[in-house]
Amino acid sequence: MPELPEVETVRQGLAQWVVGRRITTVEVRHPRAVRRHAPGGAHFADVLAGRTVTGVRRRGKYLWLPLDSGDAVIGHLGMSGQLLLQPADAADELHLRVRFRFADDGPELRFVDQRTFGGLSVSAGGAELPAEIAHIARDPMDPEFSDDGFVAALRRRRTEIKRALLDQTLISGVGNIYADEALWRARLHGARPTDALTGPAALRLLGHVRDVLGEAIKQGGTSFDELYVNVNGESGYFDRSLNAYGREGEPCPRCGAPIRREAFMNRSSYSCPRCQPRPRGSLRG
DNA sequence: CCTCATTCCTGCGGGC
DNA sequence: TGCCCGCAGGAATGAG
Repeated sequence: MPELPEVETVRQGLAQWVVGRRITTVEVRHPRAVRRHAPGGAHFADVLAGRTVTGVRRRGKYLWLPLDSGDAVIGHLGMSGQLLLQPADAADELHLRVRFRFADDGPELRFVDQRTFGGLSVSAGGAELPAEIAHIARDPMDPEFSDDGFVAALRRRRTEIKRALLDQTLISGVGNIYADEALWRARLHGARPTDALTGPAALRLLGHVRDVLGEAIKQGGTSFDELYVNVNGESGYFDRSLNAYGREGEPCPRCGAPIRREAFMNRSSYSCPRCQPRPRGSLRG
């Protein structure tokens, strides 16, 4: 599933292949892909025709493409979204949702999304920072991210650590996979209450979050080729580096205890029962 | 304001 | 064989 490292890999690919190109036509193949664009799919296509892409930016799991008009195309990959560059004569993907053609007749940009949790929209005047995503916190790879501010906000929360890590208004870019990996590195169970974390412990956790995201970005950066913007979180270039996520029953790389899986928010959490003991008094999932 | 459950969606794999 | 169900899960939304 695309989290920050996967989205950053896509951002880098788009920066290489679409910046400076002028859009000629946009084809919306599925209305759900532009459901966040309130004026509708026809307006989405109209307002983009003739515009030139001037950059590719990212905050957390959101991407946006500033345009020469001062507007921006906002993109979110959801669970299964891909942004692909394909030759114009390449066959349509089964789940092709939106197609961008360019004036240079070079490769098309295609938004492909099986489960349609992702989507695109145009933010009026949003080139610098789209208002639609202003509520998303800076991500920990952002030079302006405040470590102390994060720690203070985290400790003010009355919730559990993993819930807080997944809250994109507190820290962005972290999803289920990297939350579990950071918690494993920090030897913390995700059900630990945030307000019981000491400042130093919270800072250490943040360091692990940043480390795991950074390592994954490095691996993602090595894996995509030419005209294909790699967004396939499932193919798993980082899979071999995961210590806990998806490894139920396998030995913890640190202590050998079998990794456990617990129900969490209609999904799963993976952790080491020995390195990451459940906090006292927490209910079993 | 804060926290949390619900909902959207489709392909895959396990069970019967 | 074929059907059903659970699972994968980011984030907007509304309830409390």
